[in-house]
Amino acid sequence: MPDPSSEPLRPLDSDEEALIRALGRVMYVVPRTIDADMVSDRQVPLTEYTALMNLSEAPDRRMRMHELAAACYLSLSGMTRTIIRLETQGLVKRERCEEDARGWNAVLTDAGFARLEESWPSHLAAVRRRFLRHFEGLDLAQLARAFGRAGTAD
Amino acid sequence: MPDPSSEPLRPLDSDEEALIRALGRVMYVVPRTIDADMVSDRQVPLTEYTALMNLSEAPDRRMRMHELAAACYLSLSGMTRTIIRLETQGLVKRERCEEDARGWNAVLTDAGFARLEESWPSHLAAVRRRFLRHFEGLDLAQLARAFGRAGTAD
DNA sequence: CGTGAGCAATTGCTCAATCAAGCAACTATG
DNA sequence: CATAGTTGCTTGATTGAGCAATTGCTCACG
Repeated sequence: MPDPSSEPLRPLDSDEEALIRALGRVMYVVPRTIDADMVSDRQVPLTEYTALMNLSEAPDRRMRMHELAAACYLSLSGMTRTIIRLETQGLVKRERCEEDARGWNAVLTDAGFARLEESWPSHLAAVRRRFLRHFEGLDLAQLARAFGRAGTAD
Repeated sequence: MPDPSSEPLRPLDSDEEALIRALGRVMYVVPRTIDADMVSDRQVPLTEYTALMNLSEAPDRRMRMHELAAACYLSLSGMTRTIIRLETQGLVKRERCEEDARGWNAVLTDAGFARLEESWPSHLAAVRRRFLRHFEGLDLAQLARAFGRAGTAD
């Protein structure tokens, strides 16, 4: 490696600085306020909501544990516990996978689907109010692409 | 309230949808990759780094516990534990506050300052590589303003 | 057919973060 | 100047997350 990291030691200019500080804020504040809005509204914490939502969009409303974990940005073990929480509320059930008996499918129940339908307006409102509202007039597609690349090293 | 929430039930359009999904990704991936880069490099986790950094910028390199907690987006009790971790490494010490004996100041030690100087290049490189790099060509100041508003209800 | 390598999911443990309760010190009021 | 209430910080209990070890199953190869 003749040039290990281009010129990473150039200090941040003031815009970069401001963006980084604001990023810290966003990552702290946004999920908490959305979660708080939802919990106060309809009693589904964000992690569990995300799992229900992903299941509802999957064919046959079912997903393998590792798929669902990846979709929710959660470790497999974290997903096991989340599904257990949802299962005790009757919102999800687990079924052995037909074509590979090592695997399990998390399956959204009718009660789970109903709960999701109850809570999505609250989620949508929170997302608009706490986040999207503040990005009006910006190029959202461009921003989404940048967000999609962030965290990678390239 | 004649109009409780404008029109929050309009579903997300595809750009908004993409942005929200990408946001979830960013909030998961960015802090983890930055933290991992730093830890593998120089052994200062991001939470502790943030505390050291805020202290180093404060007058006299000292801050009251609640100030520091707010600056790091951490609860007061979370900050107490973080400072304890830093204190056992000799990077910070606690001193009673002169003008109010209930209060304590977290004070950056010379060792703490030295550790920060060792680790900031690694932090800077991680921030550029994992985040800023992907936002080249965008209006960073505008974005920082939007980030600054996000999470508020207005 | 076994048997061993390898994968899917769960379980045990640890850790960092929160909330709630507690203690100590300050302030305001009669 | 006593005492009621508030504030600043710490401590105890709980929670949710990850990693490492484990269990149960598949499948390739002899």
